[in-house]
Amino acid sequence: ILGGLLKGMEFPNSDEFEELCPVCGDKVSGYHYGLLTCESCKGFFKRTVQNNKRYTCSQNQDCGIDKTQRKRCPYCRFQKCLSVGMRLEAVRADRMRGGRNKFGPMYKRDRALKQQKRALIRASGFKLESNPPLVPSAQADYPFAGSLPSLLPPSLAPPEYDCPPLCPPALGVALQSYGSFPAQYQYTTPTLPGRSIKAEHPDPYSTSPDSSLAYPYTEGCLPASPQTSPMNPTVPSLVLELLSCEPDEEQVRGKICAYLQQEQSGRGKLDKPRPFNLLCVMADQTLFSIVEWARSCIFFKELKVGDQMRLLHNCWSELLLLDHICRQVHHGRENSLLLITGQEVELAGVASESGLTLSSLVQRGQELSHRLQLLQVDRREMACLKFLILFNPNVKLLENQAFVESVQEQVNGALLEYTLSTYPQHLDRFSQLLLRLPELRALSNQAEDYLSSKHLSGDVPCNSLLIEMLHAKRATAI
DNA sequence: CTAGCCTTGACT
DNA sequence: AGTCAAGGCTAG
Repeated sequence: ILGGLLKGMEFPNSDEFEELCPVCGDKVSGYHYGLLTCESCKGFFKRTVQNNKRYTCSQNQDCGIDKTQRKRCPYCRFQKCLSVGMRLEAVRADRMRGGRNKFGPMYKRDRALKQQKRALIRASGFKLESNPPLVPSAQADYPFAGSLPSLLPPSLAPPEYDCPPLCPPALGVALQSYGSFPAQYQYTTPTLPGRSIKAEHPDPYSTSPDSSLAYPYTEGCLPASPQTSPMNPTVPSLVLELLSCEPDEEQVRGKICAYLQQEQSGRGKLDKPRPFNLLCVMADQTLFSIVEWARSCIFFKELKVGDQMRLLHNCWSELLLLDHICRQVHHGRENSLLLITGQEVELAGVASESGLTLSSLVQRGQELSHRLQLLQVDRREMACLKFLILFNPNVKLLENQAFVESVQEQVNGALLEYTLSTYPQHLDRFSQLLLRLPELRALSNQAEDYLSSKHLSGDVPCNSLLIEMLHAKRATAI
């Protein structure tokens, strides 16, 4: 495996040999008439279509076509051209030279997919050996095209928020550590969505929105944590890496419980804290632990504090919510909530004691938990989702947006590869997971709104990270 | 006819 | 100015 990795890194083009002409197996010279073919089949296809040639087969119309035999039966050669997907429409009736045609964007997507595929293979350290040299399905098989509507969650994202002019104190202090500039990252060019293509024929490849170009995941990181089981070759190293960033749940719980106890003993014995207040303090403390987690995370610690704050301001509520939901998924009980302190709260009680808004929020949270539970989302996937939420390249005014984008793509790729190899019977698992993100976002926004209204009516403790985060977002949101 | 190399020109 | 898939040209 290591050898393969090293090889893949030293000779990035070593897998170029996969690029064989799907018609005859000769060397590919580029995209021609819809797909990668060799120069001779390009010329043959052009001559045939331009001059409206009609051939006949002297055999049984099933002649094998390869580099040495391709001249023997033009009939079967042309049939093969058509069957592998060469496009008649790409031959110009007016013989206009130069320029680009409507296939341009398709070629671009295809390249992106191939690059991603290579990166995934390289990242996991194994090669696909199922392709015999003469099975030329290089472009016919898009391994991900069918099952994945998109590699990125649909961005029904609400308006993005900018960093407030003045950075609030608590988070800034919490983040006070200056990491080094990212040592290495691949700058990638995002493809432009929504290009209008004048197409007289529907484009079969445009069913999925553009995914961004992939990245090569290089081994610039820490070794995988030893606690993550025997080295399973099907688990991408990046996934193991992200998992190893996960905090120790018990430790976090202990810390928060200790804090709550201390706080409770600090106040008078007579004024028992209102349950909602307690929840706020709990959320606040959880937020601290989330920031602490982020700070020590691979990739995140490479960012400058400014960008760290922008990212956290953007997604704190989603992370908080995901943390809560993750706990419910593992708790696995329909009619009670498990709090971070380990306490259980009956849902019936929540419904009766809290207002309509809060109980509907809780209810929606339960629905989301339930969906993730049905998926049986595992800890590795959960770790990936956290990163996908944190590294949101849509956050405005990022100093190092390219890096954030690159991380997003790397984690996307790793998660995709992990789900495909670990749950091969569940092809749309990856998209099912990603589809939960917009739902999470929507719910967290509602929760923010709710918190905001409670804050205005003076029902939330003021000097908290929670409120700071809330303000940081609202300050610039119009 | 074949297939390698050349010229074009919209798009980046 | 560079890219790269169209069409063009021409030995073999």
